[in-house]
Amino acid sequence: MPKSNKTPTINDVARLSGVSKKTVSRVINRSALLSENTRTKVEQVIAQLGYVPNPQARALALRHNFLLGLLHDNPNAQTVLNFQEGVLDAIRETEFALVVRPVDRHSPTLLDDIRRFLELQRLYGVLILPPISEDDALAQLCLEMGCGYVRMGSAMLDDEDHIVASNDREMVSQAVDHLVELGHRKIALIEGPDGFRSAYERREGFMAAMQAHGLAVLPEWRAQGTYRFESGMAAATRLLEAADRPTAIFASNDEMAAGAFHAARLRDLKVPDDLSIIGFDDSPIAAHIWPPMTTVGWPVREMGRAAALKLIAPDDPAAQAFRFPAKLVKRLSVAPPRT
Amino acid sequence: MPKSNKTPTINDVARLSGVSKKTVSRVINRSALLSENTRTKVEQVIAQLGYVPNPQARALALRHNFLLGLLHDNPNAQTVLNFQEGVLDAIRETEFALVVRPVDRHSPTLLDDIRRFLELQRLYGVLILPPISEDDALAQLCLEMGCGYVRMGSAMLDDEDHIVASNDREMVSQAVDHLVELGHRKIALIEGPDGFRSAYERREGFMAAMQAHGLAVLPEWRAQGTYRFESGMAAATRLLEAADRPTAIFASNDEMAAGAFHAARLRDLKVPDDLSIIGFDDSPIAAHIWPPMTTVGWPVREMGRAAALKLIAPDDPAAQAFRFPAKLVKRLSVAPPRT
DNA sequence: GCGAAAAAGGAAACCGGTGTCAAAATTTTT
DNA sequence: AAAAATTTTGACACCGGTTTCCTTTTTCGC
Repeated sequence: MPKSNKTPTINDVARLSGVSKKTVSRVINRSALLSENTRTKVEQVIAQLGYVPNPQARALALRHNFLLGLLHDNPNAQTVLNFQEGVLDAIRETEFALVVRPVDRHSPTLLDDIRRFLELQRLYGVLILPPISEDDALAQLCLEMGCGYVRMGSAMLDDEDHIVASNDREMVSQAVDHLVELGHRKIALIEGPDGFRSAYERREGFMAAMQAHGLAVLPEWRAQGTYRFESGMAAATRLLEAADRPTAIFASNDEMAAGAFHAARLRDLKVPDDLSIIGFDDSPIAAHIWPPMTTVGWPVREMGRAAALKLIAPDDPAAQAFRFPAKLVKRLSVAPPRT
Repeated sequence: MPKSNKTPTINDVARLSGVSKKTVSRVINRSALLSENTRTKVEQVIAQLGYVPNPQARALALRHNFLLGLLHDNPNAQTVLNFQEGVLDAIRETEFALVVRPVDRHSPTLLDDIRRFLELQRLYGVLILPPISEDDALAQLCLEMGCGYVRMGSAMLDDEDHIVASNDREMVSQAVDHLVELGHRKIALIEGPDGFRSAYERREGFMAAMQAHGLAVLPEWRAQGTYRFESGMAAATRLLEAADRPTAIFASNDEMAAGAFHAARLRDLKVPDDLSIIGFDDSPIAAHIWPPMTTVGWPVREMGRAAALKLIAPDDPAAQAFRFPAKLVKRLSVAPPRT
């Protein structure tokens, strides 16, 4: 009998089932070279004892931990949290755990910090959220350190095994189509900051869609923001001062779009009657301002789940997905233009 | 010479400095029983090699990991993320890492799930966010499992070493004072759901403050919500139908307050001219709706830092704090009532 | 029924630290 | 100067798994 009231170890299992440690280890790891007979015998004892292998001991022997890391430097809390939930969906019944690591992408020692972190924690793999997911040097670092990684991105920054991507270009073009169908011709763009791939993708998607409809985009219908609320406000203010005022604005994210709402109100323009606005992200703010915002949403949680599965269970069917469809969430910030 | 290009182990350090493993271990752990002489010698070798103790090996030997856990089931993403940032502030230069565990407080197996989690990961300690921080059985469980814990709460749910608390009652009374000073007499309350300590504290604070001012709270000036946007809208709608309509509303959180904005708009009441609204939490939504919302904010990040320090460095002065002042963030949703 | 090949299982070392306890070195006491 | 007390250090087992390598058992062809 193993001493009770202590968590059972592999030794207890071995003793009780009359085999060696190694054999128990084989059962745990589903080694092929095992007779049905002993396997079931050991499995019974395991079940009876409620034995669970100690991850710390395995970590030591295997030279890697049963930890997934989440690297982010994200302005959007809801996205980060939804992604976390998705990862948890994937690892809930496993021995894995999720460690988070907010980083500062402007830090000059970013890469060194992350190297030290990976070295110390010996993570099984890391999940990298935008915008730092766009840093190829970081992916390279993971490779060097023998640490798996999956990036989340707004385009195919990497091969299928290393990315969960939305298709921002296509989604933006859906948004533009929607506006054009309603009769808008003068559509302005608030684009995101340089250096963000998502900003680039959304801008390109916007310009391509406008061109496809044969619509011009005057220079004064373009403004740039930082993805923050205030910058959206400032950008929209400029756009609304254009001699030929646009009837609709597409903003590269919801926060800036919310800023645009604000700017419109300051000029006594009613949304959507005088100005239609579409955002991007479907963050909580989109549903909670007035009027509720039409926006483009993407399945962050599913992406988190798939990303985690790519690392811990690459053969799972759900781990195969790498491109995720976003969808237009129609609410009340868009209407036909006044003629 | 240790084989280079491999991360050095304690053995390399021991060999190179001509002492035993155990002595190196003593240096690492700042054991008192060590001569200055050998200490500096070993420290030199450590620095030269860039040696860092392997947390996995220590975890195995010490029976606990160098991991802090964050348990939450939180409707407010920004709070969770800010708290995470605070924890990271505390552990950044240490060997600790933060593992997150979203849970479902309605799950019947909640406690068992958490027990298994603690058992498996052998965490050094856990940080528990509201509302599950209000569950005494959970704290009890941590104690049993030999796992440190710190709760975050809206009241002193536990002793100083185990809590970082805001003082919701007092803060609510500041909010009420503010309204009364401006001339409001008919102030309504949207309270949070039963079972949340914060809802209780805020309600009690509200009632006490009103009483202190000698103001009545008619039954039709009280409504209950679920802390969600829609519930706030519904609650406010009811309040605004009261025969004697209130001139101001205090909502127990920002989301519900935002719902109240919405409800006011539907009845063509202008905020703040026709109706003043104060929220609670200072979440991003408060700054991003129109008009920007006056609300009560608390220093979540600092609380996260202090909570982590209570576990990993209880002697740090910053770990002593347990009661955190919130403050009224005055924006534009409050004005004197129309007479 | 026998020998060879293949399958199954075990002993011992190892991963990189920490705990115990006794030995060695140093200091203090007599 | 020797004995006692104290401080400093090391040998070795241990945490709970995995890996290596070798032995035993089974299977199968002839």
